[in-house]
Amino acid sequence: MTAPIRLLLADDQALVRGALAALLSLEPDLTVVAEVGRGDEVVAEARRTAPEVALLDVEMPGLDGIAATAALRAAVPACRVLVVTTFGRPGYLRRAMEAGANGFVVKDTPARQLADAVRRVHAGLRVVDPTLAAETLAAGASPLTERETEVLRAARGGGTVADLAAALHLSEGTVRNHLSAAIGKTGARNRAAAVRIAEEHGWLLGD
Amino acid sequence: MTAPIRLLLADDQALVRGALAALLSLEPDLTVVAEVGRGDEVVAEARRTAPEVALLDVEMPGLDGIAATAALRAAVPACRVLVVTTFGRPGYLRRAMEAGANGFVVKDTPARQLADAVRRVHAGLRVVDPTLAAETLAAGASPLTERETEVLRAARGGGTVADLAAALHLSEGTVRNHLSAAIGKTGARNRAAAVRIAEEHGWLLGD
DNA sequence: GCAGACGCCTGACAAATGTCATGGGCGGGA
DNA sequence: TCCCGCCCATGACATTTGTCAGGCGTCTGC
Repeated sequence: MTAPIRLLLADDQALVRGALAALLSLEPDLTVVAEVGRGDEVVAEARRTAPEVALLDVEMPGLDGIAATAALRAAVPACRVLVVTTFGRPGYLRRAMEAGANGFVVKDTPARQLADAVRRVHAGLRVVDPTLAAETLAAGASPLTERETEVLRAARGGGTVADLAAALHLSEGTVRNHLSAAIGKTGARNRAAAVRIAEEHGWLLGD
Repeated sequence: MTAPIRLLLADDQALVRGALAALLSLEPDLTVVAEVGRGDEVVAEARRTAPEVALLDVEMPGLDGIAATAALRAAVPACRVLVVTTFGRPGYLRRAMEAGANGFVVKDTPARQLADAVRRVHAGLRVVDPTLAAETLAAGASPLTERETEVLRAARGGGTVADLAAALHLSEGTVRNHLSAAIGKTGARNRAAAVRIAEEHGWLLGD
């Protein structure tokens, strides 16, 4: 018989992490060799335990799952990455693939399909949620420029223009211009809506 | 031997739901008899399967976990409720307890403690995350009046004052007054920040 | 070399937002 | 009963926000 596939799990919610471990451990051909709760612990743990497939959540403290994917692929090329996320934001999929992920699954998918996704990724196949893939193609990349993204990201906290200007070392007028452009591009009617829309599209990732 | 404890799981994320089922099924004295993905399916499913303990997530489509708790306690009093949630919002705990929940656990807690929490709840004990309990006492109830809450909730979408006024059948001036009061009470500096703060405290719950 | 896109800034203007004072109606508690 | 808090509303005001038109420098690709 062949040895079971070695897995690393990364999810900030201990309960979910443990539950996924239980779920995957039911499969005789899978074994969980490492669990971490922070994105910035992924690489070190992968170096130590040499997993063959890593399941990474996107929402994690320290380092988000996309950045962790890139770091892991660079540091431990032998380890394939399956990104698992709560939100089917079209932008997440694109960013994850660009970062070198081998698969992308949303937490809405039935539990029994997860083990299969792991096996597929381990076998070198790409696994992508088909409905999400269509959305991504339709939605395209972010229309926002780097600066606009930055300003919008800073605006999430709900500060005034003066706050943003101070935080970003820009003039207030410039901040207003970038915000105005972002509002126009997102089709929103004000800053708050623009932030929400950009967030829903996954355009604000990667602090 | 005694019969295993019958469980109902409610969580909108199929993967998490399935994983929790796998985790809890590892315990010989527990058995999952029902799974639902929407808050408004909880009562019907509980009537059908007569679980002894229901694990309800707070974030669910149809009906949130708090409202589902109240409905379930009213419809099937024999079934105890353990609320499981992603966010340790102080307000959630208070609201859950008021709705008749027997326990409250955040998804950060270690996986192995979940089964114990289920057993405790089944035995008639109250289970509460201790750190969260302290926070709740410190934070107290929402300082917002009913109308202020309503207005703030409507403001989440990012509409203008005119939009909110139309949606709530109020004059624009009144909406502005309520918003101003909410901004003052939350200590925020504008509408967006007030919404964020109120949300983080769990003050905006209830559709 | 030049056009275009981007970033950065200015200044000005209209619109939206937040604040305040004020007043009337309603209900619950001292 | 009277007071207080909440709700609803008005009108006026200062501030903030969003928009527009410009100008300047840099980089990139034709």
